[in-house]
Amino acid sequence: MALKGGTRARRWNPVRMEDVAQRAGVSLMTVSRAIRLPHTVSEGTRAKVEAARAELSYVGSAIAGQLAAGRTRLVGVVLPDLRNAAFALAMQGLSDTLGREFELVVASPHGAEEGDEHVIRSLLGYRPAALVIHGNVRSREARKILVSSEIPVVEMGSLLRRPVGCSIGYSNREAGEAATEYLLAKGHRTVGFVCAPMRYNERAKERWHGYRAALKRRGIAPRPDLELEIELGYRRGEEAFKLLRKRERGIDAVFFTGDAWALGALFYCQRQGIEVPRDVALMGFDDQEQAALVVPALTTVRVPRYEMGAQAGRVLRARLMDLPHGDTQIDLGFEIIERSSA
Amino acid sequence: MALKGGTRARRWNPVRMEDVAQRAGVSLMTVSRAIRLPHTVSEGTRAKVEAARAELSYVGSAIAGQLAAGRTRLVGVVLPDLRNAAFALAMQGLSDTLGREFELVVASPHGAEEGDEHVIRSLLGYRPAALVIHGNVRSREARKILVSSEIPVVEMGSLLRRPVGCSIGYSNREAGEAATEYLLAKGHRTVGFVCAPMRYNERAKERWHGYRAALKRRGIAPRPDLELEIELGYRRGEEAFKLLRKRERGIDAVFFTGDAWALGALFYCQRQGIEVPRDVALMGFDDQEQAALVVPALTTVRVPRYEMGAQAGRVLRARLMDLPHGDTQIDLGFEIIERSSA
DNA sequence: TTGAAAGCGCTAACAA
DNA sequence: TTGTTAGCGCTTTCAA
Repeated sequence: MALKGGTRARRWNPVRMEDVAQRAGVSLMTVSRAIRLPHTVSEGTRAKVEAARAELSYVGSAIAGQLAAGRTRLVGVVLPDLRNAAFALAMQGLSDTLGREFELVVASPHGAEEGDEHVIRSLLGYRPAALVIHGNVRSREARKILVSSEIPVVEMGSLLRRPVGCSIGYSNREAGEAATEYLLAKGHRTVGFVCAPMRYNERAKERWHGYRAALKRRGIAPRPDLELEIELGYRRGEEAFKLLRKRERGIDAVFFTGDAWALGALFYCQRQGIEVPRDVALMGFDDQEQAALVVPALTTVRVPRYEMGAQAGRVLRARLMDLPHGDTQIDLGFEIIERSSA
Repeated sequence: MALKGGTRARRWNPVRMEDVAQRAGVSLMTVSRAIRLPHTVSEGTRAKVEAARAELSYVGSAIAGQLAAGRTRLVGVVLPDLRNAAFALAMQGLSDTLGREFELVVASPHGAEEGDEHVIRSLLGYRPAALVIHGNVRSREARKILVSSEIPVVEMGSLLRRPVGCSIGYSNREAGEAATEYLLAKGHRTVGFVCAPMRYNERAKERWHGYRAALKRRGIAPRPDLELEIELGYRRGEEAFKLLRKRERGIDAVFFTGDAWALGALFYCQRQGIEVPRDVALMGFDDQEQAALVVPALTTVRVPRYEMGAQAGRVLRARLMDLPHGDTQIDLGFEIIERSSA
């Protein structure tokens, strides 16, 4: 600790705890206590330190503090895509329940081919107190480094058979099956299916399995030509819808595994005078706020977006504070919301 | 560096650089180099280190590394609200241009009354390499600690007269004025206005100033009873619209400073058989993807959401790498998108 | 209630 | 090309 004002360039905020200590006329350690454990220092000392802190606009270095303490107050969040409003809702739930004492470090793969391993490794470098993964851990290597990191991990969105840590969500397979069965029960027989590219998206794949299962139970032959994998978006929904109708004029219904696609198709029908659900039934997924307001109102599947994040936050708080915590699998369920489009 | 396997509890991932070094049969420093500056070590050494690293599943501590190096690879992001899709787009732009080498630490105020000061202070604790603030720095205290932190700061969304660092965006005032003038030029005289609560939202206030200015230039008396401040949302848009119509049966047009509100109102009109724009004209703000697809297509103001984030990323990259960088004020402009609703 | 010493896991500067 | 030494700015431990 020699050479305090040495030659080494002072990086960052030049105000250190030491400076506050000198100003307050106490030792560095007392400043540390006054800030983190105010009740362990005397009233007068606390006031002096607080005054010095304010005068110098001192902001402690979380980096240094957490390195010394051996634990951070960072929670890593892995998102498949920053743009998706559904993830944003879950983030809000997480942030709300985690509270002020944790910060969220958010990362998503740069480019579709980048594996989850890279993102997870980057986040683990910051030694987060916990990790929340929207979606599921795919690669074997990612699993391995997660397990050996020994921090609480929450996988969110799909209930998994073999989660790395805790799994919160609902069964995408059952949701897909229920939605398809809903359409079949209405008498539709030629039902299209639209989902995200399944290669990198376990949830999409699950919903597809559910869709196929529902067809099978009714003894309906699958139509691979009516199953589309595309990126999310309103326009994409319109395009997918047009393509499906081109491929099969007599299509009865389309199950879009995302409201944005379904709404895009619905708006297209509005413009073209295609009557929904008489000419073709449309089913969405997510129950976004607008789904209830469009004409005809969109029949869709409601999944607990905000609640997933909030539950994740609660589970992590409990784990991090060594409180007892419940299951490692939390099924929040889903709900078919019957409206007018199907 | 004594007591290596001492009594002190080993927190975090127990694998340290030292362990990799031993395994590879080289010094700690060589491992550090092999990882960060691969070209400065010999081929063989690099291979040995890489093998050891893989065997031990070593993930370096960014916390320790960055404390030692005196700079982090974190970029702090302040968002007014995690849910807002508009911010998500800007985040994506930021993430895309910043690239893999930086992580984003995202924070937003917990509760509407919490000042920006608290959020900014929390983020600065992590000594981020830079800070991106969506919106503007309000409090004097926040300004002060930002300035004294001496890191690059980007304020995004509104062009500011006196930004803390760099300001990227467009003039909300001019956008508000242009949109209103557009409606007035169409012959509308009784024009409602809907925005977010102005108390905590400088952008909303700016748009309102623009709205008032446009009225004034045309010699139209303002109607404070037709100016509403509400939270964003489709349903809220519908409610606001109903309220405005109740207050003034003869309302000609409504300028919603957010597409979600405008679309909510538009969907309501669809359901009620209110003809847009014949009965009443509707104007949005943001040009979300759906705006072009609904019936009638929504006339709105396009602002460069993604581009703002991307520009912020570019400016920061330049600053952080000491490259020359352009202006400290980047006006990305806005555009009135004329469609059918107004 | 306060302080001094040791060191968190790594990088920078310098030496070999 | 590799190794050694001295910290980064804090917290922990232990002593006063």
